[in-house]
Amino acid sequence: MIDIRDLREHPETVRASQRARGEDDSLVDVVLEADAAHRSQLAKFESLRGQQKSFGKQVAAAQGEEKQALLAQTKEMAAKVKELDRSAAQAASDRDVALRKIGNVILDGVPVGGEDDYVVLEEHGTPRDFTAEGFEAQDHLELSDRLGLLDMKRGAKVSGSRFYFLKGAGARLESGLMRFAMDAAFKHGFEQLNVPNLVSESTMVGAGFLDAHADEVYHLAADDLYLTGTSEVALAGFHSDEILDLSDGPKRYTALSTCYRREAGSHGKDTRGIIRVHQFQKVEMFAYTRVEDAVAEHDRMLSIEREMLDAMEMPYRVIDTAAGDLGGPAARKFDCEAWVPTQGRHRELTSTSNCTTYQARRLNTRERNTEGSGTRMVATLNGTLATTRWMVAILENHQQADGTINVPDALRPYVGVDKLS
RNA sequence: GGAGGUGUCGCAUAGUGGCCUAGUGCGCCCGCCUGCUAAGCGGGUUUGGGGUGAUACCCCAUCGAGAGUUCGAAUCUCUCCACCUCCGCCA
Repeated sequence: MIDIRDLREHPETVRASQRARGEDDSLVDVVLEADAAHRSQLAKFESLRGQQKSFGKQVAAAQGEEKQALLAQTKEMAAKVKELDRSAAQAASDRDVALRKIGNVILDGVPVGGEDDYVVLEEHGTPRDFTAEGFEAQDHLELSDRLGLLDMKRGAKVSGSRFYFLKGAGARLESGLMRFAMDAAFKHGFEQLNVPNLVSESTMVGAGFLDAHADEVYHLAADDLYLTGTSEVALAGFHSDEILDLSDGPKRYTALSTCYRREAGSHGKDTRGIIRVHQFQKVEMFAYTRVEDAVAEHDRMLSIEREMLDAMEMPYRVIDTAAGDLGGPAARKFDCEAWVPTQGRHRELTSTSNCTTYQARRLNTRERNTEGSGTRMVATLNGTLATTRWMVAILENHQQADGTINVPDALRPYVGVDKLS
């Protein structure tokens, strides 16, 4: 959630951010009203509570009849204190409910608008001209079928639609890609964490995945645990309720995890192959930084993602996501999208978000103030290094006329072969 | 799944209804003393919120979390969570 003090001091900034996202800017006034109500309730409670405490001391010191008289008075006061406490707590919760509905304040430069209003920042490489090469490009599923890399039928038999088996070289390609990504993260100073894939409700809420993404999340009712759709959840929860020491620079973590997503809202969309599935592998970067270092860290993550995509030797572009397409916690988001020949368009392979202090505030992750006393919120950032979906782009972009696949140089040591055939 | 135990400031510990405004030791910070270091001496040291724009000052909350009993709860009751010990189960 955003900082109530920022909202009090700069309500117009928050309103403008809400409008850029295409969301309700009147929420700001709802919060301001609820905040004023809470503060006045709190003041009433605190002053009466103060009186009650000093009365309590007199009661303790008094004897006999005097004590009985005081007791009669304080009894009434106790009921009133309890009532004021309750209404102050209610006012605080009303305020927080409204406050949580407001998305992070977008950063300067974020394009205004919705899903299609992104700005293309860079384009790399040129799509192959398969007609000129003398053959028609096959899609990743056809290629996989021919080479025995993927088994959708048996996936459906065992688990249902959008589940699959990767087989042989296909399985090796996936795990090789993941190990390549883990090594890249390690080289860039990210500490590897092997994380829980099941988390408690409080962690899921804290990471911000039970608001907008609630329908996407698998819930295990018998144990009241949630399957994570990304290791970001566990990585964000890792330092919850902690005061970090960032004097030596950002804390950087990476994790490989299996990701589980219900894909509830996407029936009929991307049903072919492994573009959109219920379960996949992902290597994620996550960083905790000082607020003033967040933009630089975001650029750093993006550059690591570009290095990864460059190593895959495929055409891709980088986009600056428009405000309306940002998740609630993100203040800015860059996606790298690879060219998918048979679809004639770019598909998202990585996504990196700067959440500034929004996620940290929910998770209560702070640092000591660099000057003076007290604490302040840290910034959190996340970014993708590789996912199973990358295989779609790798297979299609590196296919040969004979139906074989050239493995990108960088992956060869990890996959163990130069060519899938 | 069953039985028992534990949870107090960064760490260790004291605290069984009002003298707790949570004490003490260690650590840490500031200062004094000292030719240097160590030792010694004095002071400070949870976090969040409100008054309030303010380092100062005042107030409220905070003893794993929540609810309750009471005029009054670290202390009593209930629920939950985490950890420890033992038993059972474990594709």
